[in-house]
Amino acid sequence: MRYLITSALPYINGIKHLGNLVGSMLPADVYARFLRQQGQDVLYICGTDEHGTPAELAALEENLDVATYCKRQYERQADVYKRFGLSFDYFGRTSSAANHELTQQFYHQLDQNGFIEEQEISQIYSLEDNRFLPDRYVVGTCPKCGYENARGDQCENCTSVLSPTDLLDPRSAISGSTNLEVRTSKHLFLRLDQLSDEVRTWVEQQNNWPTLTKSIAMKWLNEGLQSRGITRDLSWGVPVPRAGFEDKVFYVWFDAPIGYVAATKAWAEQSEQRSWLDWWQNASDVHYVQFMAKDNLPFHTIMWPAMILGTQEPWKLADYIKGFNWLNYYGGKFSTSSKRGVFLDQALDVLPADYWRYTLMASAPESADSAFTWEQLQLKVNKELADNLGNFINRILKFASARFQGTVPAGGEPTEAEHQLEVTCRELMAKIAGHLQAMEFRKATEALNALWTAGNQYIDTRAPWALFKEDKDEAALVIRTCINLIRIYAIAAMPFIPFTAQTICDALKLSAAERTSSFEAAVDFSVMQPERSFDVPPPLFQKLDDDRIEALKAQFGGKS
RNA sequence: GGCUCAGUAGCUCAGUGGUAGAGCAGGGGACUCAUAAGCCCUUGGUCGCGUGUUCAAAUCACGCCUGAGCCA
Repeated sequence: MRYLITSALPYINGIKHLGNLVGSMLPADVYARFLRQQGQDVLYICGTDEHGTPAELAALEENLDVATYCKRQYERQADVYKRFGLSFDYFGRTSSAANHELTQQFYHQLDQNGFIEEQEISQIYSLEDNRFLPDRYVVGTCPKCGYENARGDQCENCTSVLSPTDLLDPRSAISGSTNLEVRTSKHLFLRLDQLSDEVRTWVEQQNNWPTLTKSIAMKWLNEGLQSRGITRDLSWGVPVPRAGFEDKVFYVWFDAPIGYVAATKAWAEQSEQRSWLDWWQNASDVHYVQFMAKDNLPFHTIMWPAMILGTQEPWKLADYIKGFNWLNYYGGKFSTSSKRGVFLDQALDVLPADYWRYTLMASAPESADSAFTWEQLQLKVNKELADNLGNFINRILKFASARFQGTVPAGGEPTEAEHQLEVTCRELMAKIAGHLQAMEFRKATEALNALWTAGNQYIDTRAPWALFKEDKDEAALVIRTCINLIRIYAIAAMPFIPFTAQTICDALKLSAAERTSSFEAAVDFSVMQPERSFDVPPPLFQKLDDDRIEALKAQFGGKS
């Protein structure tokens, strides 16, 4: 079995926030890292979603052409994800040549099978700008609340959903011109209504999907699918290969999911050993898992499957779709457009990636919306990372270094206590692996924390500081056991806190083979043999005191 | 207006028919190797409200209240 993993493509307009990370890329990364550790063949694909009106508007604001703007934002995003330890096998772009080509192929196939139709629609045309003004390109007065800067798709003041022709006193967002008129124009529509039965059949087969995923899919199906526009009057995007559509491009939601396939193609082109089609067509040995926040579920449970089914080609459909709820920030949502919450570059400026990775996974919004608070972060970092994990490693290595000359001590034979510890470790490692396999991330961190507690319970029962005075061999056995336990901790923690796990492995001077282990094989107390040397690293986690938390809250506007 | 989800200990949340759970906070204790960390014990809830189904309801049904979100 091979595993194909994708996380929803982050949109190009600026650095993403913690809410984007926790709902798609981070859990996908933890899952991918876990599976690789288990020896599975994994391909983790992601990339930026670059087309559409918001990208054009953002570029305009910065006085850049769209392509330059996107390239810059792509590089910034890729850099931040790398610093967060996201282990994409490939991070692509929907503006790539491969995606243009594949999108047009999908279109041709859908058209050939009769699932594309032309419709005339009315749109606002700007005589001064010499172009149609879709969605956000029109601003005007909201007919509901009177707000003067409402956008063509939505009023930001009263949140009403609008269409551009609803606006009073409409004007162009580009030039400010009010010299506008309504013109009719032809657009292409995808016949979702005709594909509905096929999609429904597929959705109904998915008995193991999370409730959230399935209920959103069924809701759309039950409300009835309608033809959906797949073209726009823009220049930034994939050109529409059809007579009379020379000035139009495909709408962003049409080409975005194809970006998963295109990125795989780009990945394969890096080496002759790789095949992209092998992952996407007739791939019955591939288990495909998608990660996303709930706003993306309709696209991935309905539209994208409809596109695939409509091609009548053997493209891979998702086997499992892991949906996440919202991570709230002090009572409201994180928001890119209103710059609310903590953005990823800022997050890394104030704390190391592992602090965020662990805290976010421990409070992932899996069953319901959940809240990010600085107090929660403080609790997780201080109690779980610093006290439970970090302090254990510190107390063992310091003790070993001070009493046993800085090498793994020899002597003693395992007793019932050591046997019990091993049994406990096996149980907990199996539990963590089980939760990760099932993508239950909060439960996985709880079990991980229980594993860390087991060491503290063991050392407290055995009290090597007391044994040292009576029976040095027995104390040596306990410390040797604990040093081996530290290796097990590192292996268990790798998917969650990869940077720290590596620091621990380095401190133990583990070989590449010794730090590469499945969860099952990791429970081995004979790796760190007597006489081996190790380093005593400084404390792995720095605690966050109340003053620091107050300062962070003040800096990021978290209200008390 | 329609729909969806949620309402369980001070806080954050598990728990989907069979005698109320975890972590943190609070209280007590023993220990001292360690970033006063860790370990043991412990206080605390008529599971939003009401009615119904059932031998049995936090769990199912209906209504209501509150909150959040989505849609028109």
